Amino acid sequence: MTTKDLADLIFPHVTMTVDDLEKRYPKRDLPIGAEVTRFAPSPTGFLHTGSLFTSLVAYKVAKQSNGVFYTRLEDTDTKREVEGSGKELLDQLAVFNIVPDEGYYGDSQKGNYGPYIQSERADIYRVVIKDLLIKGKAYPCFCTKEDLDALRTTQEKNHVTPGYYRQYAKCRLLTLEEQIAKIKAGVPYVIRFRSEGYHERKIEVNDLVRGKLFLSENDQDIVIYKSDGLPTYHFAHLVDDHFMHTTIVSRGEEWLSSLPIHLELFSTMNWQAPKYAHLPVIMKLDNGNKRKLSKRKDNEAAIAYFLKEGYPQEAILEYLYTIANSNYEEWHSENPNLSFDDFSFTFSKMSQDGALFDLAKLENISKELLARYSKEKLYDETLKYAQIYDKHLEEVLLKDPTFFKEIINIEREKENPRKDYIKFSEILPKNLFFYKEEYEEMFKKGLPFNSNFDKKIIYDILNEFMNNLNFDEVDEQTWFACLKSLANKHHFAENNKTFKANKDIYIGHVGDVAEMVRIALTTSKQSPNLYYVLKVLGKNEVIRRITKALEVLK
RNA sequence: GGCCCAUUAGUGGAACUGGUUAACACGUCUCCCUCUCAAGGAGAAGAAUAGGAGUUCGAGCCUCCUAUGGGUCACCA
Repeated sequence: MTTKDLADLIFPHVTMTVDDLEKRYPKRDLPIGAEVTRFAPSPTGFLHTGSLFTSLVAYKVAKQSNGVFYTRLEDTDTKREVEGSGKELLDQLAVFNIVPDEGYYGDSQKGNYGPYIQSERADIYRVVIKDLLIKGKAYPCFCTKEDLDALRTTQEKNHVTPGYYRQYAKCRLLTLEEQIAKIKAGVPYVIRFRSEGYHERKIEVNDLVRGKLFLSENDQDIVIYKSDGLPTYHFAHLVDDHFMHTTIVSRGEEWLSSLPIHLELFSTMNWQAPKYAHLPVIMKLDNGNKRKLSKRKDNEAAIAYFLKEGYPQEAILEYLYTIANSNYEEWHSENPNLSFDDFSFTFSKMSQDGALFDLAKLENISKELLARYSKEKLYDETLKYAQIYDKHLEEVLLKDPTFFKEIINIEREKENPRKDYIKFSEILPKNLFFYKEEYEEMFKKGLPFNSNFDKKIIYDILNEFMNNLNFDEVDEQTWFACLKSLANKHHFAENNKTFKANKDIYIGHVGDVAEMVRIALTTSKQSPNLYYVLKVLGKNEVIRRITKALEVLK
């Protein structure tokens, strides 16, 4: 009996060899320095903020080195798989312009190193497992869940490191004859890797983010082939990243502790391991405690949440860049006209500690960004948002694009533009009063005129204002001068200072007068610059609204 | 619990291979400007770099201990 007999018994139909696979997946023809990176999600749900972060980094690294960024679907956990989530993941990535050069696209695959869906790669994994079996580096394990639980319990009781390794690895000790007999008898089994490592021994590893690290060798005989015929993550990582020729594996830091497993796997196969970058996990403050962004508890964990809220995708990416590289913000303020595509990312400038998700920062970035959009761009982007998330908004936008653009263009497209909006969803609510029907609704709720002033005075001022409308003919300065003289005529000071100095002469100041007009036109005490509000509304509408207000004041 | 990683103001974080008053940005507060708001301008507060010890002429940076936080110990990824 030889290991070959065992291997043939387990995989009678596998005739291909590792060498055949090497030929099928030859080295990539890429310039020196080009990195091959990947994003390899599991189809278990929505796109997590942390996953977007990881994939952004992988994408960026590949792009800036003229390399290849590809995607791979890690669907070996059939139990946790969520129908359709693979496609959703890729679609959301595409929203951020993170589009793979090859790999899994959600509903199709493209590239010479496929298949890019792990469940379709079962025969590839089997070739490598058979090879390990023949080399005696893997063996079948017949332990049941109960056996393993019992093992763990005694290990815990005896205070030894729990796990399946060395003398605790019962099935590792089985003879070939015993293994073959059990398999022939139909006893269910998995295949384990035969580790040669010692936990007491340290290995030096290099992580792109963390630098030199000393980790214990792996000594666990980990499962590489599950009873359902699919590999575990560790093994799939070995095979896929080898044959797809990944040069940098960037993944969440939760993988750091299994790095020794991966390294042992690579060295057993005599394959060159990729470079690794273990990225910090994005955290959140919860009752004073830092913790990982949780899919269940935190809205911010799902990138879809931000999209739905109306944060522009650019802002989200930019925010992620600020936590990815500490020098990003500085670079950005020095190069205000460049986009983050021009930024060069470096692993060494990445923080090693999990950043807290900082909503205020995101809001600030978003606000700055939206303020710099031209009216055309803001309209287009808002429309895109509305088409997916807000039908009512969409109607409003499509019904009168010009009007909407006029509204949002108030004090935009200049050196210091207004910064009113942090997300698309805020635009309409902040400008409702411009729309006739909405104005009517708001009007019904009453006009909040300052009760310190006599209704009669307000009436007279508004009336006179309405009868002398000139905003169409004059510039802002002149118009405002007229408002001042109107104020003055009614014993309101021309500015706050003179009012404060002469409270006995004046009943108020021009600001109070402006407020009257503002309330009549917008039903609110706050609005953008009045002059422009008048312009956007137009003479007829202004007259109509003031007339309505006058009715109330009678 | 074992092992691994981390720890600089509320947040993100800078500080070259140890070298004087610990950047900057967001946030907070104050004042100015302004017809309100959003901005803009000026300024302020806020950290003896988790605590302790050691090495050194000198430590945020090196070493050790402690504390705290995070990760990981599956036929999940």
